[in-house]
Amino acid sequence: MQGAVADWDREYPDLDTSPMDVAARIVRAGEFIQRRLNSVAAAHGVSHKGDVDVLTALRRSGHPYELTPTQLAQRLLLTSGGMTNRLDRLEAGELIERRPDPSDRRGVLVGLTSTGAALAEAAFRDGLEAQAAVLAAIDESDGAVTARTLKKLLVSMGDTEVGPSGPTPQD
Amino acid sequence: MQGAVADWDREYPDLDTSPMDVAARIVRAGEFIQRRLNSVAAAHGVSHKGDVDVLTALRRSGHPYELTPTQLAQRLLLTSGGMTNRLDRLEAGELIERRPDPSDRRGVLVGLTSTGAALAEAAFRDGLEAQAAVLAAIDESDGAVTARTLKKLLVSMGDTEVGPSGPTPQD
DNA sequence: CTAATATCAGCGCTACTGAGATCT
DNA sequence: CAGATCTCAGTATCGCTGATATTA
Repeated sequence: MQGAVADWDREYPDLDTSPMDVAARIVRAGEFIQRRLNSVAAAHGVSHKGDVDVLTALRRSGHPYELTPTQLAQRLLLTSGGMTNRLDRLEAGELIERRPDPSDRRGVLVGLTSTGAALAEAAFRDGLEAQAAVLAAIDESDGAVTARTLKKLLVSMGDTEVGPSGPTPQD
Repeated sequence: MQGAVADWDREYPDLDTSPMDVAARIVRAGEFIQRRLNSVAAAHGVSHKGDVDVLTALRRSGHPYELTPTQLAQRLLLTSGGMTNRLDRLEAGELIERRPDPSDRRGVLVGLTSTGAALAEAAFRDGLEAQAAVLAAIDESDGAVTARTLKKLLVSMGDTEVGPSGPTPQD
């Protein structure tokens, strides 16, 4: 099959391309997992993957499943304008509601509708299942080493985990 | 810091969230590496990361560094229309040239200009360096296990490597 | 004539920017 | 009055779709 690495080794025999072996696979595997999770979102009738992120962020924030648009925007690393767009779509689909914030009349609270809560839970469960299925291909001890290694990598790269309940690639 | 996993464990104590430990880290690490490589592209004055992919694809195809738009589109998983857009940008920046294909008057050959070739090489070297720097945080045996594990993962997910000199996340 | 090549115009998608209304 | 919250209109980015001209 002769991938790109082989090309580079031929073109630049003096360079050590071994870092690409690991880095490229991490990137690639990440993309695969993302794609799988996007399919899960689509399977639940939500076209935009990012919209599911809003629902699950609300669901995992715990009862009463309400956050302000600002809180959501911070957690999902989105501008407030972008969040408005997502909320508009979700509200049109009756998956969330915008309720007046009783303690601050400037703001609103975004809450899950019962439909939205159900979708958030189902999407989360399916996502978990999809991830488990993906990882089924590797045995536990390899997985443990990989998890530990990636954690080290993330720390060294300055992964801040972005505050409490920070943004996740999903779920 | 208390990430999303902690939230989920609180909300659904009965579910096993351990797959997320690995999957989320793979995704996250992949994004970090991508971002790093995007910076490399930007550092070379090319705004669009995808444009660098075109240049490096040409460079690693070997002398005389020419491919048809169709070949490029196939390797980079882009439609022909999308490739036209990229080539327009690159041609405007004088990084590539469109030359008539001597063997087929319907087609053209996309070739690197000397500027483009230099940029491709420099970007590749810098990208390699960036990847090596990222991976410096982990020791060799862990890296080997991780590479092997991810390879298994990719195979099980049906990673086709997409033909000879297939598309890579970069480089 | 059918198929392949490349391009172009028009569209869609999603987020961003900056301005504005409301309220603390 | 300064600052915070949210929304809205306009813009940008980038690729896709479908049609077209040319040539195999």
